[in-house]
Order: sequence, then C-alpha cells, then structure tokens
Amino acid sequence: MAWTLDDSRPIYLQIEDLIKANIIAGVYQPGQKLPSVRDLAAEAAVNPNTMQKALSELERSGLVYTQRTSGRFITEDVSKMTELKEQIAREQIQLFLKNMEQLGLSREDIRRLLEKEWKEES
Amino acid sequence: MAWTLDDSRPIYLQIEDLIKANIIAGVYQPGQKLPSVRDLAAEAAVNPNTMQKALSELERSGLVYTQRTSGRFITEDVSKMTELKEQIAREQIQLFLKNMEQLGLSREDIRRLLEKEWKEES
DNA sequence: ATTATTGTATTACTTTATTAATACAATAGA
DNA sequence: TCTATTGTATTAATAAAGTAATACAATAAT
Repeated sequence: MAWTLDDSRPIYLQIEDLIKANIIAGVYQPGQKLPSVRDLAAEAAVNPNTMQKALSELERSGLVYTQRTSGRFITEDVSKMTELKEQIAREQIQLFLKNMEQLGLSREDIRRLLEKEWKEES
Repeated sequence: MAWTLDDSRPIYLQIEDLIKANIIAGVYQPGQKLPSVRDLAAEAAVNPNTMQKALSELERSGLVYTQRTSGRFITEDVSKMTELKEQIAREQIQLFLKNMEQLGLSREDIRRLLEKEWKEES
C-alpha cells in the first residue's frame, strides 16, 4: 500500500480515504484481517492514535468492524458494501444536482454537459 | 435578504455562498452597488471583519469588484459571469465524475442513476 | 479644506481541530 | 494462569482557523 500523504488535509482523513478506496476497489477482501493499529501506523509512519482515529472513523461506514482483542476485519457482508456504495452514489448525485441547479442549469443542460465532458476525455 | 446563519460552517463562508447565489440568481443586478461592509455587517448581525472576509473572498471569483472609497459593485461584465458559471459547472462535473468512478460506476450507470433520481423527484 | 464614508491592515483573542504521549482494558494463545 | 497483542480512553500539547477590536488610509461629498 502506498501511503502517500501530504499536508493539504488532515492525515487521518487521507488515511481513511486511502483505506476506503482500497476496500471498495477490492484490494482488501471481505473478511480479511487488517494489520493492527500499531503495525499500520508504523507502515504509514504516523502516530498510532492518528491511525486509530482514521480506522474508527472508517468503522462508522460499516466497511470494517472490530473484535476487541483480535483485531479489525473487512466486513463479510457484501450486501452491506453494495448498500453503502449505493447510498454514497445517491448522496453524490443529489449534491451534484443541487449544485448544478443553483447555477441555473436545467436537466437538459446537465445531460448535454456530461456528454460533452465524456466526449472530450475519451 | 435572509441572513439565516448556523454554526455548522464558518460564518464568512455561509455569507459568501449566500451572496454568490444571489448574484448568480440575479437578485443583485450587474453594476449595482452593494451596501457598505459595515451596513451589510449590521444587517447580517456579524462583525464587520467577518463580512469583509466574506466579500474579499467573493472578490477573488471576479463577481464583484472594489472602488477604493466608493464601495463594492457587482461586475458589469456579463460575459465574465457566464464564464465563471461555466467554469464552476465544469469543475462540479469533473469532481462528480471522479467520485462516481472511484465507486466503480460506469458511464451507463451514471446516466441511469441520474434519470432515476429525476424520475423520483418530479 | 474638512468631514464623513469607504475599504483595508494589524493585532490579539478565542475556539476548534489535529496530533501525540501515555495509561488502561480485554482476551487470544501459549 | 500468564503474557503478549489487540483496541480504547484520557489527557495534554500544538497548530490552525475564525472572529473581533481597533487603528489606518483614501477619497467622494460638502
């Protein structure tokens, strides 16, 4: 795992995003045990508390869970992962539409701009 | 103008967004003079410096400009307004697409989800 | 020329967020 | 039972952000 951190945002947030992306991308498999807080912290060269914070935040998403003294695991509940993904997608969409509408753009405008963007980038 | 502020985000940002929205929505007309920093601050019941910060931030967008001792004005440059609007839209779209792709969603997925959202809300 | 009004700069206070040091608690494993 | 390993809680130190008090500077209006 490439722990490329900068100081543009809080470290714990960057870590949280990195791990989350890896889970969603399937780098970590369902049920897999994560390294311990201390090991992850050493690996990423951050204070253990910082890693702890990142992980406990991540936990709120339901992507990982804790077993008191055994460690942390990626959820085996694949449907929960799907659910979460859909929920995030819905939120993203609603936020996006709200922002675009505040700019005074119609649905047709939005469709047009999206297709234009896609045409340009590929 | 309804200065409904809460403490979920910095006051100066909320003010900036409110004014920006009003400009884009046409509540403030091109060339129109804004009330003075102190008057706006009184109206919104905030410290003048807070209003000053909101306005100077807003200025960076080019939507308003300052004449040293006369006050602040909405830009007459309508094309600048259009330009800005298009730029913001482009940024919003690119950010949105980046986020959706990180979730592993294809273009077709995105099209489908957007139409679904629209169908549901109207 | 004087004054009132404008935006701005400087400085300090306060609060919040972030990171770190350290101690605690639970239990798996030997 | 004992020990090493796990996550967690508490507290403190530091840094950053936000807000406010006050003084300054420029000029339009009189």
